[in-house]
Amino acid sequence: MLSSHQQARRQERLDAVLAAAWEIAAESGLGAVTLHDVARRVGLRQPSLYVYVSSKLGLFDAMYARAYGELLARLAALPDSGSARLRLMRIFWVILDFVVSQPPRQQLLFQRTIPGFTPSEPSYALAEKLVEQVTALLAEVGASRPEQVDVYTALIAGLGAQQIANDPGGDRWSRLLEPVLDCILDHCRREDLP
Amino acid sequence: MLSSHQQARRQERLDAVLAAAWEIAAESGLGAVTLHDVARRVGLRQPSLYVYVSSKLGLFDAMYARAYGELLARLAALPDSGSARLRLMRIFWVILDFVVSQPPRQQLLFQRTIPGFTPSEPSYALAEKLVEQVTALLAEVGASRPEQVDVYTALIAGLGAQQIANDPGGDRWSRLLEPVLDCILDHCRREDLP
DNA sequence: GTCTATACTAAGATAGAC
DNA sequence: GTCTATCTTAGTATAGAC
Repeated sequence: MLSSHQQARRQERLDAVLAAAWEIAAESGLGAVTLHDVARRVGLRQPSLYVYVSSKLGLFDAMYARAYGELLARLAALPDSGSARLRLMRIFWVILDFVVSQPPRQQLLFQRTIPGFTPSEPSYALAEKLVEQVTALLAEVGASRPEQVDVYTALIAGLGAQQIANDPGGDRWSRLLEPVLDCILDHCRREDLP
Repeated sequence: MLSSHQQARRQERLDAVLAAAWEIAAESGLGAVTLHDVARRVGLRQPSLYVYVSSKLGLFDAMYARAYGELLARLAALPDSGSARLRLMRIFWVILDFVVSQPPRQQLLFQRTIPGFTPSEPSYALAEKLVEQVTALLAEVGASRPEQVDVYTALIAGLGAQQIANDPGGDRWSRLLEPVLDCILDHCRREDLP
């Protein structure tokens, strides 16, 4: 049985490991993350990492969970004021900024690009929490059908993907979020979808 | 100087190499493509591939060019009949189907997920040809501003990305193409964008 | 919990014979 | 143009001492 002090130290170390891993991903891409490199950055030797993660895929899973945790925290920190539409816009903006400012997040959280990686159940539960939040707000603005929800997730995914792939560092696509969202909210109603 | 016969044989071989590479990508993902595996499938030893490609990145570049060639050929084969809107819809449908039916195409042609890969100039020219075709048709239906073009490319990218990531093999997002496109074409005009 | 040492695997690339 | 042989590099993972 671990003392709470030991647990805290362990958690601290793990946090440092995940921070280092995300740092490498931000600098050189998700594929550039290696256990050797992560270990070096936290002042450990590569085999010592196996105390904190069970394998390379285990590391990715922990990175996944950590990133979702951070995103959910940012959403929770948003003001609760304003119309549902305004709150929805804020949420979408935070999500878009989250992935555009660090593209590997988009790769790990929203795409299927790491061979062999699937989030564990507890990690995936965080993803579902995000969907629930967005779905609830969309219902408030009158987009309650699943097909409507899918349109909005595709919109965010598409703006993010294009921004990252074709104008990294710029805002050519991200700045379209507000006007396009307004237009779709105003004009694409339930009866327009199959 | 090569005889045309020799050139033809060489081209045939190269085609087989690229077909094998795309086959591996379709089966196991773009990251699973290795020179050893490609060579094995075409009945060669790995070092012999260097006669046909200059390096691993050179292989990716050739795969990129070949895939764009195939996509452009499919578009060229589309009927020229019907309204501009109908022709636009056909083009978008072909592009969406092209990537959704083989996700690694999306990864190589439209995302930036291979570390170190950038298409060579002649290969990139093929990508520009595609953009030109789409842009021309969009102008015909009244979407002539660059910002409008960006909205449509984001729409296709987003539907494709979500379809691949969250409903592989299904049509939950791809079937939204027609209704959403109709809605945006009808309601999101030039004056709605920044 | 961290270390050293090492096994294991696998990839890209080059040299030189045929 | 294809081969065999080999270099070089690099990664994940495990064993066992401290």
